Amino acid sequence: MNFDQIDKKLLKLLQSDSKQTNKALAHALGLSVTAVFERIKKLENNGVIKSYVALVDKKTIEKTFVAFCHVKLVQHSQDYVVKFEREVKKIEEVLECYHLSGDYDYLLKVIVEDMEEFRDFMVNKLTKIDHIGSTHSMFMINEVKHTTAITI
Amino acid sequence: MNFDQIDKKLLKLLQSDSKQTNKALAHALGLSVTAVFERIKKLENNGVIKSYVALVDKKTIEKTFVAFCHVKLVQHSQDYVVKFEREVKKIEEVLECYHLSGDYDYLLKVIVEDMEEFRDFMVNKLTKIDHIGSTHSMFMINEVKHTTAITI
DNA sequence: ATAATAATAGTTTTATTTTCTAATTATAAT
DNA sequence: ATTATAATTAGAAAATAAAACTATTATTAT
Repeated sequence: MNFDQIDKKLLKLLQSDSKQTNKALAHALGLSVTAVFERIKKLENNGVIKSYVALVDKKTIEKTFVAFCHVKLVQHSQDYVVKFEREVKKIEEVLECYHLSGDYDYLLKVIVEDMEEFRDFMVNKLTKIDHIGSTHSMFMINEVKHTTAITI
Repeated sequence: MNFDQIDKKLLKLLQSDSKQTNKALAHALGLSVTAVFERIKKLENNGVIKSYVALVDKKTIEKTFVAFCHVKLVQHSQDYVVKFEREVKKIEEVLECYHLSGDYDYLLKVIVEDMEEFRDFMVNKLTKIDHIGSTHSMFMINEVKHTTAITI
């Protein structure tokens, strides 16, 4: 679909706070409540807005230990790739997993409580997956920026 | 705050879909609408729920080129670190930035339309920041997993 | 046991979302 | 330019949900 400036502004507003009422959005955009309503429905129906979610503060739930794991497979056969990806998706500590170009095959973002839990994740979950050649982990010292809002 | 099983289940539900009505949540949790309402308000007031946002599908807005950039500073003085972090926060292509242990200082997740835009990002935005020693970029071939929902 | 506190259910009020209809604006074809 | 068509918008009404309030039931501490 093609976006006009109002759509872009609307998406920006909804990406920063989806609990705003249509009335508030209408005021911010200089439109009527119905016009806003229709635009939002269109964005939802076209799959532009995937979902609405609550974001939870890591610190308040004691999950402050964030690690990035590079993972290399022993081989790059279709079979190994499919299996690895299927298994890694199931691990709840893995919030993100990307297949990457470069020295390593995958980059995982892992979130746990502490180093002990991370050890458990590595020993009992990640490396339990077959065909992993090597891993290399880095630990987060500080989260400088983290947003889910993409600039349209 | 301390969470009981109901709070955990409620957070899980809200992290996957925050547009569910309290009635639907009440049904899923076996509580009254008011009880759900009060629990949500408590989670909001205690800062457990940071915000509610709309998630936008990258593919529908043509921002499918994702890169991870490792950045090393020339020095690690307080001054350089503060300046770098302040500037990198301003760059809209940078969705995430982490200060990391290990060989490189920072890991950035960058989202743009294509390689041309990435080049522009590198030349005119990232490396315009002072005190950057070296960078190393990897490109996303495939997004295997990406969730904002943390298991409580 | 009893008072104090917290959590929950039900009811009412308020606000918001959704639907409907009509009017306006933009787009394309003649 | 003018008409036809589609898309977008506004306003009103209906439906639904959120929020506030009151009463009741558990829980905890003394």
